[in-house]
Amino acid sequence: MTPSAAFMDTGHDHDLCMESALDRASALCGERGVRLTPLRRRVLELVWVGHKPLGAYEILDTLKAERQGAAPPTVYRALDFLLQHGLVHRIESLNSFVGCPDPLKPHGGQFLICRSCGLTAELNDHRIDQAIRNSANKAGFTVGRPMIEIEGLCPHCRDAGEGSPG
Amino acid sequence: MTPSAAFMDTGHDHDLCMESALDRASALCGERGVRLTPLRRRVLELVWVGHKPLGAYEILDTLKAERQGAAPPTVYRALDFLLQHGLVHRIESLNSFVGCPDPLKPHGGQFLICRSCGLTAELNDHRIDQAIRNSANKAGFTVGRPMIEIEGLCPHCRDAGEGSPG
DNA sequence: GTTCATAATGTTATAATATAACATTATAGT
DNA sequence: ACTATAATGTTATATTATAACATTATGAAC
Ligand SMILES: [Zn+2]
Ligand SMILES: [Zn+2]
Ligand SMILES: [Zn+2]
Ligand SMILES: [Zn+2]
Repeated sequence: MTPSAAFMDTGHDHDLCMESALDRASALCGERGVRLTPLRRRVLELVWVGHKPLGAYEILDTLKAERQGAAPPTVYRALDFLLQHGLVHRIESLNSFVGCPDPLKPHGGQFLICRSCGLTAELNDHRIDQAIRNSANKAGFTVGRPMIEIEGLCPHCRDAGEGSPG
Repeated sequence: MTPSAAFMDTGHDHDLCMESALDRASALCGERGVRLTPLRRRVLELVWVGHKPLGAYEILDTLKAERQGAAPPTVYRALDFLLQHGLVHRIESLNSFVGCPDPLKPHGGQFLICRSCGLTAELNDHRIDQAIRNSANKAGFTVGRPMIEIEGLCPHCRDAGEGSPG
């Protein structure tokens, strides 16, 4: 299973998952001649701690415990850098940030977001993209970044019946 | 041309466009036994002033000039009501609100948003929806509300060349 | 290795968006 | 009119994000 295929199995090797994400980030920055500084790397690491989007101030809380004088700009600047290089995505509906498993090619995000547990999976379905481009073209619209955020229930929470009763 | 088909022609009869939106809202609220109070109606009207999403505080600025003591809760409560009844959509990427031309059947929004002029068009393309559901189903995900926000250039701004140089 | 330009981060303050909590007023049914 | 409920008023505050300027770190030129 590739990292971007669907929801991460709860039993997947997340240490490896994170490590490879950081390695990819390091390689990408090297190729582009930009610096993955310790701060930026740490913020990326924090975003990758789970497959759940993290708010800027949640990241900040952790940074504050580690660095003297961490403040909002500390984290927002690191996030801006990571966003610019496609290393993280912003989840607009949650004002939160999540690591991108495939930063090399630019793309708007296609996200499945569990309303119960917060787990998020990134899709990259060409057919969704194609359907969007077809429809946009008909309207005479030039597509820039399509952003898709689908709220719902992940397999685990669906099976646990967290959707019907609540 | 139906209201939800694509970008409104700059020459369309927007007075009629707004009036019919308000009439539909009035009818919908009547059928549901809920009250489209003067405040709620006015907020809906303001949202419909253009086909550009409007921020809560922009709405508030106008309300303040009309009502004594309008405050953030004034507008957010009205917007909550309108959102609940599908009369407006929230554009997550802009923290803004736009009128829905088809409030009767519940749907996540499919929006084309011009980065140059701000004009927004709501699609309701079943094929996009279907592509999303197919992909989500493969991931074992139960779809709630799919939200699609596509940044790009509207026909007018594309023709004016507002995308290439900037 | 010193100098310099630039990039990155630190620091303080504030802007922009949104909600909590409680008081008051309007509405609709009895 | 009385009452329960819904809607709005009012004040305060929470949450998210950026502006502006000072300081420090980095890497290239000499
Ligand atoms: Zn993982
Ligand atoms: Zn991605
Ligand atoms: Zn119109
Ligand atoms: Zn709509």
